[in-house]
Amino acid sequence: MRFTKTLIPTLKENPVEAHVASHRLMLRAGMVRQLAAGIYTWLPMGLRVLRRVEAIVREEMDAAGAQEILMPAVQPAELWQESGRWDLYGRELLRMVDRHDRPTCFGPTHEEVVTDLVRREVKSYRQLPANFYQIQTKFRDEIRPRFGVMRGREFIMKDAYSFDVDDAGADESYRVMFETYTRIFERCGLRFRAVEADTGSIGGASSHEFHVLAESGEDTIISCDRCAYAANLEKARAGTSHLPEASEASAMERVETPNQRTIEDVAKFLGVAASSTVKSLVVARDGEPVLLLLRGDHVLHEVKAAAALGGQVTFPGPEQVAEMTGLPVGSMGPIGVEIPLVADEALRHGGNWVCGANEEGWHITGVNWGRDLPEPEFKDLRSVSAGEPCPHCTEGKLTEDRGIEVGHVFKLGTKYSEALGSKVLNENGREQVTVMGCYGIGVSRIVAAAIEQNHDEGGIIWPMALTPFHVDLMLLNPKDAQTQEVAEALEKELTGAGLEVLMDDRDERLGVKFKDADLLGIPFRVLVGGRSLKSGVVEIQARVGGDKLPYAPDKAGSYLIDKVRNGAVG
RNA sequence: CGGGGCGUAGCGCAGCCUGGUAGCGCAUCGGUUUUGGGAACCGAGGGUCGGAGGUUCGAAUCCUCUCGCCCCGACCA
Repeated sequence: MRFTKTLIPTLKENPVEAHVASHRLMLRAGMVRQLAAGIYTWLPMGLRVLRRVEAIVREEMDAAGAQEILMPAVQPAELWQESGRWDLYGRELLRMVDRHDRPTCFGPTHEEVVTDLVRREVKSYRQLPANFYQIQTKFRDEIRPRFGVMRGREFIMKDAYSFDVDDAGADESYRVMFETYTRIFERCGLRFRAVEADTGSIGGASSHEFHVLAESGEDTIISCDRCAYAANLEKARAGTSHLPEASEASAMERVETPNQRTIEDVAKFLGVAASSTVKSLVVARDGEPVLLLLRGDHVLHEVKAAAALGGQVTFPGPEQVAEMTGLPVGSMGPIGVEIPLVADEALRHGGNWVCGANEEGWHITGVNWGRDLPEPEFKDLRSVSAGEPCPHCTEGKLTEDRGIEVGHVFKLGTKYSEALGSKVLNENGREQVTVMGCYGIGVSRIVAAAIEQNHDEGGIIWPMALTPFHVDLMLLNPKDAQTQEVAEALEKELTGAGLEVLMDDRDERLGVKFKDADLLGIPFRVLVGGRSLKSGVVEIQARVGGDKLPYAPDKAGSYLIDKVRNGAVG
């Protein structure tokens, strides 16, 4: 492809709105342009990369036995009403009305549509298992789109849905997808990790997210430094940290703690560890207060708390808490309150806790569950942090990384098949609700994630599998007949071998071409012309760490073909 | 939605406070000289100053409303 015949509007300067490397570089390399908040046009350079990701995804999905289909982007409200999500899915769902006043939406996901298809067309267990997938544009009206295509409102997603006759089959479908995803991300040349994840509004029994490891990632992922345990912070647990042998339960005692408001203050004042204290927090569930109890040295995780409590959970500020409960915010405690209690799991172990006395300036020591107040309900409410023990193995410590979620696999169970009535007859002629799984990959997000992981000062460094071109063929002087002849012959040889070649035939100074080559991140560049051509050679240079090496034009082709086929970037 | 910031040429910005009819760098087009890591010079094109209303003899500049974009938070497969 000729540079002069292609729209590759590279930018020298950094666009102000771009704050992360991938966004900045995608704009500078002329891959995308923004049309509106979170909505982008893909230009030739960007689209080529997108197509490569799609191709890998398609090959692996097909190899895993999934069937490609293409569902509508625009969906009738009825289906969503049937599943109950029309009311549950917030403003993120882009709703519209057609000319006949029919409520409609732009699909953010396709459980309803695919389940509708299957309930109509699949009637027998003999047709199962089946896995349908599509690569398609989704729209989610995100509150705050950011980081370019990393978190756009309109984006490209591969979504797949498996249907099985029973749980065992569904587990197997899930396992196959898990392995397929691992292969896909490996082929994309990404450093990633699969982690246990929260199921969020999609629902279902269990799920794993696939995260590309990058500083700019929006998620925190926790993993064990010894075993295979890894989880999103939203889901991560820690092993029980070592506590001193529970001494005998001491008597409950009211102690004065004047002007001691924070946990640290109180612990220090009373000469106990923060981990021996209990902090009390009020949240609202469906507008009603609930008192949450956490160990003094632990931090509430709002997503976990919301999941644990159920209902609509909000986190009121101090004034609202005082208003709702009438309790003194600095000295709240679980004793003698009328509000429902939910305690973090970590409070199961140990005793003789220090709690607020519900009276300004007073705390209570020696508090024990069951004796001094009814045993509360225990749930996982807190954030774990790096350095805590692993919940699975005894030796490991937890570590923390940032990740970009590029894939998510769910065991859905019968949530949608039940609601929409997807049933098949089993071998005994009995009706059976299908068991579903769903599996997403953020195709456009992978492009950004790959750049986050592979760039330097000068620009992008494409992994061989995703690069828009394999070779940047730079003509030092595109008007020179000999240069043209050599370059065209080389281009023909490379393309003939299946390589993609960008011929930089612009009438620009060499420096400009080099700077753009760095920016575009094409793995190999070949310089044709000038003094090297006079001495009968062309110069080959890798995007990273390579000197310019002279090759006879008839040797250059086979060298490059070999390098590219071996997937070597450099 | 709450808090903050910004809208002036394709990109990055100045001008606004203190009103007098728009400028700089890069990019673009033409020319000359150049040509091995973002060339130099000469010339040219390109702006409803986000939009609407108001104040004023006069508004990019002051006032009101509005739209868009960005950042922080809440939200999120």
